Amino acid sequence: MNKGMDRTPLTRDFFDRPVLEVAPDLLGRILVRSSDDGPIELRLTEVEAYAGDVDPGSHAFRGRTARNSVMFGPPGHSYVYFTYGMWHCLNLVCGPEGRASGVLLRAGEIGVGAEMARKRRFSARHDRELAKGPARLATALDVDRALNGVDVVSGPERPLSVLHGEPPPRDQVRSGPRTGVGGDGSHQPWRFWIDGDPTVSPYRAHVPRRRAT
DNA sequence: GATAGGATCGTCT
DNA sequence: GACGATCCTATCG
Repeated sequence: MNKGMDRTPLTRDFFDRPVLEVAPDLLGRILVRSSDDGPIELRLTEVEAYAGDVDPGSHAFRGRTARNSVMFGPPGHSYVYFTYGMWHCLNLVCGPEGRASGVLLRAGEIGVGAEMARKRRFSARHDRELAKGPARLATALDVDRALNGVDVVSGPERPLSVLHGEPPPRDQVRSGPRTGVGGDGSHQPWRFWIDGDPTVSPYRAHVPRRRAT
């Protein structure tokens, strides 16, 4: 990691902005996962914006439920959900409060703590695959629903936080359709990534599951 | 490299 | 009862 990297943590104000501002601004930031096993640090290279109650692709589109309730709360908190019966994905809630918007953390480059990440992601053949995809990222950082709703910008010894890091130049930020999102939410270019970065996950279009006969 | 199919269970209809 | 903000393995070229 760069020695000039800014290690001050992001504050509430960073997240208390419209999600389409926050999402691209998260690229290059450092997500820190702290636990008894020690820290893991990940430089964010790919994210997706979910614009809450007005976004057909968002979990919050059909209103508040037990699962998505933290999205309706204050910005600067984690939203962790369980999917496909096996995986967890990590989001950061954005402002304004009540809009229920969030950013899905889709991929990143592991710096500190790669050793632990390799153990959890034993099937990864290269380090660039340790967090190449949202469920892989959550696995590498040992994130599950125990971390749903944690405040990432205040409180002592918090398990998740985000440092300023080093955002890429504007012209290296790309955007396109969100991965795995179908229906009316499928064409918004609300996926953001760092151009050419080897840890960015491949785009996959939404595939509706077929009924067995 | 590309693609197809299976895994597996919480959530909402 | 259907399907998902996904990943892994096997197989084919």
